[in-house]
Amino acid sequence: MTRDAPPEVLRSRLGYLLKHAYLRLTEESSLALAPYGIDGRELAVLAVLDAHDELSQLDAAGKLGVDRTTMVSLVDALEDKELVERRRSPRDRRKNIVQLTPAGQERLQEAESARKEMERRFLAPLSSTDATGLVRTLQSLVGAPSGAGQAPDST
Amino acid sequence: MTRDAPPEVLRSRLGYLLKHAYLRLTEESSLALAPYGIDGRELAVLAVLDAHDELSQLDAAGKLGVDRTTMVSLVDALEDKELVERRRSPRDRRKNIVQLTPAGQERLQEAESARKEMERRFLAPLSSTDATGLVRTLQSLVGAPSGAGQAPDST
DNA sequence: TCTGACAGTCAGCGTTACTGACGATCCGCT
DNA sequence: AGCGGATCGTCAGTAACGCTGACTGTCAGA
Repeated sequence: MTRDAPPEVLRSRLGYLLKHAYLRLTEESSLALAPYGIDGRELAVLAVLDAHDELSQLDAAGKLGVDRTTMVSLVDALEDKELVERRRSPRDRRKNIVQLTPAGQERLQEAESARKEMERRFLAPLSSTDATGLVRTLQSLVGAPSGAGQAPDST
Repeated sequence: MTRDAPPEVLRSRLGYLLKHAYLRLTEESSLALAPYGIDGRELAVLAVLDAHDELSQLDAAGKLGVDRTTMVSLVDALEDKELVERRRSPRDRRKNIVQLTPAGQERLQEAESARKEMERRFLAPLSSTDATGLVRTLQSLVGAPSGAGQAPDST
């Protein structure tokens, strides 16, 4: 790989910085999660399903910020691995309620530990002030629900 | 678009935050640059070519962190728009020296103004302390040439 | 019951970036 | 001078990702 140090002209461009920070994190993430047979997106799906009850595919897609057609293949993959189950909602039979299986619960816990450890390593070059500041700042840019800073991940 | 507010479980995940910050910036960027007929990546190419003399395609690809095969289509597109020119290096006839045309110079200046304005808007929800902190922090994560903080873009 | 809206699925497309192969060129060595 | 390995640009093919549009089944209101 032709991995030059980023030249002066690019080091001040937000697009370049965000893109490459994201790419590096993604790479670390897939390495860290490989032993668990899932990637970062799938882990996020598991986490969202675990945190909310009775989520339909569309609800989950909304929370994750992905398209509903993308959600189909995401759930397909997780169902193949027997980490989630689809079941028809009795209330509204158009909806697929997606639920973690016991194996999914377990895998979620293990992989979440690995993710947290990975993020800790990723942020290691920063002072702890800078690290929490980064997370807080990104939250206000992305979530932007105007206020209420949130600690990174105290676990 | 199903644009929910990011749920609690995701707001502390670095991957989610970086990805969505990047996506939002990309969207703003293409809007801001649309009048100039280029996108953010092409603008970065122009900026790199402007900042260094006699860059070959491979040199430029190295600075930008893209593959040399990607560089081909990037230069193709810019050459179609008559913003850059390929010319064979007399020293090493394997190399294509890529240079800005006068039109390319001009377009670069205009588009750079638009980009800076766009970034200013994008960071507007942050205090100026947080904004410069974000840039500085991302620089140490990405460039990580161990030290020497750099101001965002004083222009 | 009819009509419009909604949930899930699938096929197809465009983007992005890669791998692998190829021709042209360069350079070190004999 | 000429040979062989490396380098640069190019192109075809491929994979991941996410979208649009169409289709089926289901729901809810007139």
